[in-house]
Amino acid sequence: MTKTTDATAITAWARLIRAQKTALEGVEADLKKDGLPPLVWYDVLLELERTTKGRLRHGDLNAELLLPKHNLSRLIDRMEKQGLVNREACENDGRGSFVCITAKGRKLRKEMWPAYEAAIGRHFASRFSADETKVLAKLLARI
Amino acid sequence: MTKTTDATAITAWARLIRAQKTALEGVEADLKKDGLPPLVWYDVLLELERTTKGRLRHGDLNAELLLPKHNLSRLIDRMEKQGLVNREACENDGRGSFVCITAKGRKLRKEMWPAYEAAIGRHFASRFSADETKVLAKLLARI
DNA sequence: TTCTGATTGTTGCATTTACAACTATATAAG
DNA sequence: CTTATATAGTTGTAAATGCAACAATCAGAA
Repeated sequence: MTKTTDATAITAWARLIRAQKTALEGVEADLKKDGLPPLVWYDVLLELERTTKGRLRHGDLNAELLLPKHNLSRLIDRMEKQGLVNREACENDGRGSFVCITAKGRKLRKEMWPAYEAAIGRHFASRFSADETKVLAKLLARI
Repeated sequence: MTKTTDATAITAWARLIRAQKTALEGVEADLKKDGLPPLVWYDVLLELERTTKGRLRHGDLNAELLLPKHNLSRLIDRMEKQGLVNREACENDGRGSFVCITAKGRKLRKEMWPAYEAAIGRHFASRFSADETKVLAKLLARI
């Protein structure tokens, strides 16, 4: 542990920022090229689908996605407008509401996956060996 | 190399997205807390300062920063309004223009650095050993 | 009960970003 | 020279994001 952050660390930082930006933009562009919605939509649908009831409290969804709450609120607005999710009142908490995935939402998530997986391959996974992805995953989990 | 992108790779991908987002938000928040402008401003100033003449063609700056051109155009507007950079006509190409760093711009970059360095330490570098940062830097360079 | 303070989610407004169309200049071909 | 095509950077407009204020509800204390 040196007093100041050392040069290698700064390099690693810069590369983290740049690598993620590059890869993410590539993936988003591929999705768009296929006429598919942005990645967050997939994330929302996936988190909902993972639950047994296909629904999550707004706040829990928030925690998963690392989005500011007001932002998620409007994202759900847009997705609801497309019929992918809908809101349900919360029985035991009058303030809150559930976000529920619809059949259409499940269908879209399923349709997005092949394109998404291929894009991850192209822009990210193809650059690394199996061991390397393991190392990356392990290290990045620290943040 | 498997036919489809394998599970470890997907995990690594998800962690890359999340780690960068978390760390970057942390650093941005720290800068803001200190009353400093966002990170891109630092990046612009640094790229300009690195050149011998303290100036770069709009397009070259673009290539360094990975920003869409229209976006950079307006970023420079804002920074120019703050007196950190200014535009100069390009002698041998009437279409183009240089972005030049001002004394005030150099001063700001210098002021930002300690806060930025400390933030990188807190949100990123402190999580890894020297060897680990080296590995990370090497792997992330592939993207 | 009633007051106080915390929590849940939404909304108004300003800033930033994205997309596409546009101006101006350059470069090359006929 | 004239036309066509490409390149550099800007701008209009719509969408998304961030921030702060807000209403509604809950939970606990007096």
